[in-house]
Amino acid sequence: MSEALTLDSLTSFCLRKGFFYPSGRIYGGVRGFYDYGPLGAELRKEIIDDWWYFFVRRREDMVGIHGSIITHPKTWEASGHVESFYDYLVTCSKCGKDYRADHLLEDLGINVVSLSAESLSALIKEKGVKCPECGGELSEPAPFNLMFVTYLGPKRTRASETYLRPETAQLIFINFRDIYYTYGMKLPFGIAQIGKVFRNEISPRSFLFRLREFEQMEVEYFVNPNKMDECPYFDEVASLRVNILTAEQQEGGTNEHVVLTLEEAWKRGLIKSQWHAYWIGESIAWFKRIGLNVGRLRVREHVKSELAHYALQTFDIEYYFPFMGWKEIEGISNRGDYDLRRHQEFSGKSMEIEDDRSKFIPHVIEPSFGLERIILALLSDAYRVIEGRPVLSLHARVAPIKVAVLPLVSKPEFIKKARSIYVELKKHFTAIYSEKGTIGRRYVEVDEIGVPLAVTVDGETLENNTVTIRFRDTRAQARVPVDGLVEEINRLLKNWDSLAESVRAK
RNA sequence: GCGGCCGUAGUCUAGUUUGGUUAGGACGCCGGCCUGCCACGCCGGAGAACCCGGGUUCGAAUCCCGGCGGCCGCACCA
Repeated sequence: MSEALTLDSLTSFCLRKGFFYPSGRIYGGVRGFYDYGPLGAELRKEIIDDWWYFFVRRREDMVGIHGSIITHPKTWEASGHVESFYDYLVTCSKCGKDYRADHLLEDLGINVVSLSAESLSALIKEKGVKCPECGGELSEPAPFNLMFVTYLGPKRTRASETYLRPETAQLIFINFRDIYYTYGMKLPFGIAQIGKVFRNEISPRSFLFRLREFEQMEVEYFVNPNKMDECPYFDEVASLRVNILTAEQQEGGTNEHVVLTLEEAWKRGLIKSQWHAYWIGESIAWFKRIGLNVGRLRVREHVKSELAHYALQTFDIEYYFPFMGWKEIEGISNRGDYDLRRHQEFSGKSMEIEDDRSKFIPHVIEPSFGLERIILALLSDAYRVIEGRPVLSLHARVAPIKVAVLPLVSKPEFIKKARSIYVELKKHFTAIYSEKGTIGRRYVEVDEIGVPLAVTVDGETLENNTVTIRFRDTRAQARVPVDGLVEEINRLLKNWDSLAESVRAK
């Protein structure tokens, strides 16, 4: 399974071990939805807690919010989602293929002025547009919108329509003024949020990769537009070497990234602002913290055609999945002042603030992480076969279960001692206890769900009150007293990165 | 959404081409033995009417239709 980790085998592993279940599985499942199982729920919590610590709590320039999922409908008009999320589809009556009406017209060099069903229909008729595949007649344009619609109140009328949020970002923008005026933040500063978003994808696919309901972890970082190159923390990331693939390279037909430090990438103008480069660096630093193999990450710039309506420049952090190649796990956009400006227009409330004796609408750098995609990357990275045994080699920081307690043999006195240790450890760590089958088998079972440490109660324990601590990846063992075991485990988990390779990881 | 392939116990799977005895196995699970430091030792047991619905037939897991779900390709991914 490790040599050729496939999406299928990973999906089935997650189901078998209780990381994820297809939502509504007993009824046949619903496309695009997965439920977190016991291990998945713990893994998720470790990741979001660490993200929140790293991007919010430890920083002096960041605060968090937690916005509502169903949001004032105006929000999505202002953000451009009502318009941009609305596309028109035409279907060939002969071969049944679907096309986006506007793309079809643009491909034929026809200028699309407005996106209404009537105007698109008229253009198609006027220019005699046919199916590019088979030349068949095209249907009338039918609208589809990627936002989930729901209704406020009991009546299902056009006026009561609203949407489940398709991104968390807008909740930050619509709260920006209140946060600025009530919480006393000074530029530059950021607002972070973790939460569910909903997109009615036409074709959800690839397990956790494209879901209809998923979780974002986002920062909107506000900067004086005259100070986009004045990041006081830049030194922390300047020398970080990254794999970078620019729009220019891609437009020149290359798909080979180059290795540059962030400072070089910024100074050469590949990354247009220093703040943008800084947030790319912080993102990669966090991925490293949670144990992702950063050698498998690259920073790819969006080419013009894929740039979103709001973006000045966007870089995706892509992870190289063994079964599907380079895929986005985080997007870092320079959104300029687009969002605040639009909300100013639509609300009539000024979004300008004062800094350095000038008034302006701040510009925004947005690191936007897809939680489930990160989990998929972490699991793909961690699942390996070490000397013939399956091991989920997750970093101790995110491992869903931190410690297993195992009696060497299932004699009553061993069990009694092991259980009392387990009950104590469970107050401090996610822990698991098992007495079934041979000790070797139990080690393999806990290795496979990524438990970094195993405490074994053996004959010596009963004599001198010591246990062994075994390391998952190397099977190295150390004998430690039961008194102070909690402190010792804490020390090992906290210092995971600095422990000797020979005990910690292969 | 379109096209191709697919859907059998908790999991993986045999059987589907050539409809027909109690749908077979492995792992897991439960009980017992073994008291073993790195899965894969022994005995016993429970568990599927074959994704859902309809049809053809004396008879369907097996053929046909629709739905749901999965994979791949196309389109889509703001």
